[in-house]
Amino acid sequence: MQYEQPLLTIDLVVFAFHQEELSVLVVKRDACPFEHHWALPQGEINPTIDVSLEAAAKRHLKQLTGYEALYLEQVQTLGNQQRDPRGWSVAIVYYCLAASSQVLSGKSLQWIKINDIVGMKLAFDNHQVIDSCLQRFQNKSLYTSLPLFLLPEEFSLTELQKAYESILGFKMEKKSFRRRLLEAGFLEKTGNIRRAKHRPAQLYRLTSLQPYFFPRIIEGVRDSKNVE
Amino acid sequence: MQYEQPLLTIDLVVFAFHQEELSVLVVKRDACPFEHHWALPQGEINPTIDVSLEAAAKRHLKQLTGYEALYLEQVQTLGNQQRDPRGWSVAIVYYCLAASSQVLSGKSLQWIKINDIVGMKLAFDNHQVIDSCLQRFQNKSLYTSLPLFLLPEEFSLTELQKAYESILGFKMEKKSFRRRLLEAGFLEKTGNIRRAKHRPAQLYRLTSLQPYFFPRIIEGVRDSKNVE
DNA sequence: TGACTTAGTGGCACACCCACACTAACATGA
DNA sequence: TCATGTTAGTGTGGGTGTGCCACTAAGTCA
Repeated sequence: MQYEQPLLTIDLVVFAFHQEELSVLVVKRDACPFEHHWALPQGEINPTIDVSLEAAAKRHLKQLTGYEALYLEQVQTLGNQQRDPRGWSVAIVYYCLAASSQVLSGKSLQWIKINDIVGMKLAFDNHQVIDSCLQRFQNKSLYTSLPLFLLPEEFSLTELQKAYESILGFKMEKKSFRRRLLEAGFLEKTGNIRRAKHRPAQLYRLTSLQPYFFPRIIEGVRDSKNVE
Repeated sequence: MQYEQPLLTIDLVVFAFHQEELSVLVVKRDACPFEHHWALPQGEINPTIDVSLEAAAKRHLKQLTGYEALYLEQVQTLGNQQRDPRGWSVAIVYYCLAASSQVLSGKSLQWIKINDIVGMKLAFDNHQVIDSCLQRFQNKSLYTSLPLFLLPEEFSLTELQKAYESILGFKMEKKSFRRRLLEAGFLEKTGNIRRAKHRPAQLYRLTSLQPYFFPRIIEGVRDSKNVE
């Protein structure tokens, strides 16, 4: 009992900071359904080249965008009859984190800020795909060091906090944040200093390529005089 | 550019308590690769019947085992050239939780205790599939009420603790466990009592079908005089 | 009636978080 | 040179949920 098999693709959601806000990479499609529309990077499995799903994901990421994935995680697999006009289709969805040093746009490459995605017209069920990746990433950011993969090699604690806040969408309490991060033990001072029109900030770097898991979840400030 | 598409299947890992230990359901295969071997319930997508992946998963679960899934969760999608002797193949993996009232074995249906699985010969990469589901389930059991879906409608707190311990593989401290579960607010006394050769135990039932998320993770007892 | 066994509780310690007020160090401009 | 503004960074008290352990409670059974 063999049925006609559904279409099978790999979809990629690439996160990075663009103009200090969490953004997603989209490319201009050059193939048939939704041709010339903006869409997530996507590709099929080539059984003669790819040895695994993850390898296929990395290959498409490289070919379509030129990026290397610092962190790549499979999120979910979507499948139904409506998501592709051609009929039953299945998409295996990955998200990955790109260091901000790599980030640049182009004629067929564009970074969309998370808050601007809602109003954007995208191919297929790309909105849903982005949403599920964002949720997973936000959730993990509550108790892991994943956001660090989006920062340059050197950064101050305030920059780090702003990264977390941009990802999660809420403000955090300074002292709690700093204690949490510093006591985790995966940061070290580089000795360098970031100067501005006020007290300079110590710069830090990551000492481990493995994401760190905190014992508890971080919460936002409740009261918040700074909310406007 | 259309390649030959990989084989696409849905694999199911069904958890339940069998003889008071966490177990997994296997069925006897009647199709070609690994015919007559024990294997996880599995099936293809029928584009004319199934409206979504989840629907297909539920259909195969029902057809192969007769069970209804109380809880169904997609875990991951595996794909490479080696896992199926016929060549490149992709398996979308779900696990589900069956109430112990449904549990029964048969000629082509068998429950295998988690600890017995290692020595068992299974088809494809079923060992790896079970392992990833077990890890996910164990992980979630550290901070959710998922294990409750494996219990009968009425249960004592001691039975509940034994369920958690069987799933997670370590002993817990009685008071901490009870405080945690009772203060979560999703349990209520049924008024009934379990009698034995000692002080009887209050019975409880679940008041919500939604899994509950605890604010922290539960740990095992360290010292443990009871360890042998 | 006392021994045994499991059910269930009282209460303190600890880890990790939030909150907030405080001090520190720089640039700038009068 | 010194006050002012701004951001970096800290000291410390309070809250919450868990670990831990000793204790009491309520049955059965001989």
